[in-house]
Amino acid sequence: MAPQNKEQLDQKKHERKAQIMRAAIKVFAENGIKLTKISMIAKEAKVSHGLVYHYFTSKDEILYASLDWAVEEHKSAKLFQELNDHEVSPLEQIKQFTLFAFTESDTEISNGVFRIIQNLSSTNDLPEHLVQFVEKAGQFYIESLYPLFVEGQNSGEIIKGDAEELLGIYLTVLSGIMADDPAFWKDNTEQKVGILTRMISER
Amino acid sequence: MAPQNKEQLDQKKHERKAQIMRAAIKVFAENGIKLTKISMIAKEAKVSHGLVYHYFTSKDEILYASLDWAVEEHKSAKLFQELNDHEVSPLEQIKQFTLFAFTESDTEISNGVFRIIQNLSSTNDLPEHLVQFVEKAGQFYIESLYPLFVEGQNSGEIIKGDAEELLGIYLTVLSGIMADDPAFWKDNTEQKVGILTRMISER
Amino acid sequence: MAPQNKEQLDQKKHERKAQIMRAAIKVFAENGIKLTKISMIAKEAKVSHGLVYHYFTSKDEILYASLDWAVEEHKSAKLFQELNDHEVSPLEQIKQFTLFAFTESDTEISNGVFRIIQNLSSTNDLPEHLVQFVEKAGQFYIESLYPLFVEGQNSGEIIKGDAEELLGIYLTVLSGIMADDPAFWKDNTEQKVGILTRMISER
Amino acid sequence: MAPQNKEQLDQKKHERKAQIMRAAIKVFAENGIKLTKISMIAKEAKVSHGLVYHYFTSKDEILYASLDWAVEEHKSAKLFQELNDHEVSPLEQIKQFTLFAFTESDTEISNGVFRIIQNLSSTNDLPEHLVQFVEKAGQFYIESLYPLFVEGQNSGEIIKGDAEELLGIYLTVLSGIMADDPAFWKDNTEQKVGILTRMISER
DNA sequence: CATGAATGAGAATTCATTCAT
DNA sequence: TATGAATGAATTCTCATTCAT
Repeated sequence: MAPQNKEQLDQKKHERKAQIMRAAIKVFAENGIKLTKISMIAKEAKVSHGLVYHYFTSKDEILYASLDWAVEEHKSAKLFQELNDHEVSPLEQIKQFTLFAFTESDTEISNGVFRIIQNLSSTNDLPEHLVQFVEKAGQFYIESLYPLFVEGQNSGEIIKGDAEELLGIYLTVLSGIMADDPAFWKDNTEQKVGILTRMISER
Repeated sequence: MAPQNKEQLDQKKHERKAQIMRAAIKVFAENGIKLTKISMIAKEAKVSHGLVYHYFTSKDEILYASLDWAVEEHKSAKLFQELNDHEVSPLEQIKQFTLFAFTESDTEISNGVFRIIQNLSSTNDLPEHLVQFVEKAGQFYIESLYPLFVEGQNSGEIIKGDAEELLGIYLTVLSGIMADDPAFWKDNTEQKVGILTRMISER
Repeated sequence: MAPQNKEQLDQKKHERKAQIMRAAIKVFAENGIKLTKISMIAKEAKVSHGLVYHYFTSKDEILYASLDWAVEEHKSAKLFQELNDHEVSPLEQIKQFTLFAFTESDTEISNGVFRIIQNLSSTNDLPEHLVQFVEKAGQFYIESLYPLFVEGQNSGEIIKGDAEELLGIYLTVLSGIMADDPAFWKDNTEQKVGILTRMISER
Repeated sequence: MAPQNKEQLDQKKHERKAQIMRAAIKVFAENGIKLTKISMIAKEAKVSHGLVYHYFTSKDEILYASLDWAVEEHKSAKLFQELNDHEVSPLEQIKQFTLFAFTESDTEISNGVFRIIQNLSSTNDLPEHLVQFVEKAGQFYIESLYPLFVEGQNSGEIIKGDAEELLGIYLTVLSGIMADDPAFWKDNTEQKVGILTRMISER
């Protein structure tokens, strides 16, 4: 009865959803959550707004599902495999993280997630399930970098102080830049990362 | 019938407008331009929304006029008088500017202007007259700080490099933080400013 | 400042709301709740749909407020003063109630309330506050008629049996007719009421 | 390629359509025409909504065809064979009709038709072809009962008066109950039928 | 000047209908 | 046949803007 085998259909369906979620992440990140219109997501994904509702039940669900997907999708990205390269100093690894996170090819996504999380964090009356999620997702970045900060402090590379607070400041700066001026990273990326890391580097 | 002379009336009218513009700056800065509703401005100014339209013809005009007013109003504010205190080093003056600009009491306005400008800059299809304006207003910050950067480089306090670019990075970081997380400045302000200025300070 | 005294304005506002609520009762009654579009209410009230939302916050609130208003408005109507005329037999009073409730001039309202209540009663997942309300409003009819049924049974005019159940059947029939075929009452009303009351009259 | 002969295929096709129409009647009757979604019919029939459109070209056609089918299918049903049992008095036959029509097992269909017809009758701007149809279908009930009313009047069992009008009132009451409160028939059915027929019974 | 009533364009969501597979 | 993907018209609700008082 089914014209194609189930696997193919599921595959297709999954791709379609991914296509929409990818668009959603991009548009949400660019415009903020409230200002993102379903029509913008649909246009970016090159589908009708009706189809968006075929796959998702509401704007909120799109947001939620897209974030979830994006985090899962990129959790295991090579980005963080690199981070465990013990040949490189912690500060250098932080620089690499910064470079990867905001300049790598597929980064529209991970960059977007970062910005959306930031946008959500500043929302007042976030529904409980999203609060949880935002914390979980934000935690991902923190957990990836926190050990590097501590390690760097121990080795004297990074300035003293509450590592968590320092990390917080660093992430706030990064996400702020992304939100305000994503094009910032276009040119002289390495130089800019160098300047940013001066904030936390000893000497 | 006229209970007051013309001057008094003009005075009153001017105050009324200022009252609305002050509210507008605050609300625009807090919520972003698109998310600011006329009703929010009216409420903040404690007037009816109808009255807002008595003084201004559109939301855009409110924005435009309020920015214009705020910039003029604060151009000569003591904030920048301090900046010319030649007893203090350029880097110190930059720290003070940063402190003032984002944390001082009356700063609701100048801070607001900064954030709104930032918000406008990231808007894609800005009408031409606003583009002009944004540039003009943004210029204000640049002109205030640029001499200090150059001076600091000459005295060896600030790292070498294209002063304009350096200033650009610094302002991007500041405005990014304000846009993303205004509460950032609430606690430990001086310490945070200290960390931010490490980006550009020679050691 | 206010061009008219507060009382006049309140009066006007109240009339406007009543105008919309009157229309709402009519349209809800005619089309059922789900099928009633805001635009239908607006059209019936001869106002824009926007204005409807100026006075009410949602379709549900319109329904709720309109029912509340209608019940209050008509509770004390002369309709029920007549009912206590002790010169007339209970069965006769029931006939009069039936006549009044569905055929009298202003009845578009009370008739409407009856039908809407009926419509609501058959809704499955009614929000709690409406359940309460429906019961309260429905109770109104029951309380008005129940004593007459009991009295009629005592005097031998009305057939024996559980008075409450009998009343339930009678009201179900009435509301069913109203829902299905309001025009039913147009002609030969007295004769039709006569036939209906035969259901319960002892002979 | 054809695994079955033409006859078998036709048979299958016919069953499929019947399956959908049966579901349609049920769902239309339960929810009213406008509130019935294609998806509800498809679900009830356990087919995809796409298949519904394979057999029918529009929601209206489903309605029309289903009614047509249901009437034909049940015209000769035993329900009405019983009606011609001359051992039983006309009034008793009317009672039986009422019982059958609303409580018999297979009656989901004939009951449904009755309710849908009723629903259609109360629709304002019914397309012409449906008007015709509704009249034709409604006629079916009238033709079945009218002779019994006349007979009952002749034998003195049923009150005098215009038989057609009397029948109209009786049918209005029945259909009203079904539309408003189908659960009415659940309990004490015979007793309730007894009360309803009191409307028309002499003595 | 001042208020808030009134309007209508635009955004989220639902659902009949069409179409590719 | 059969499925469900895809589309777009229609509906609820929001909010900038205009207007009568």
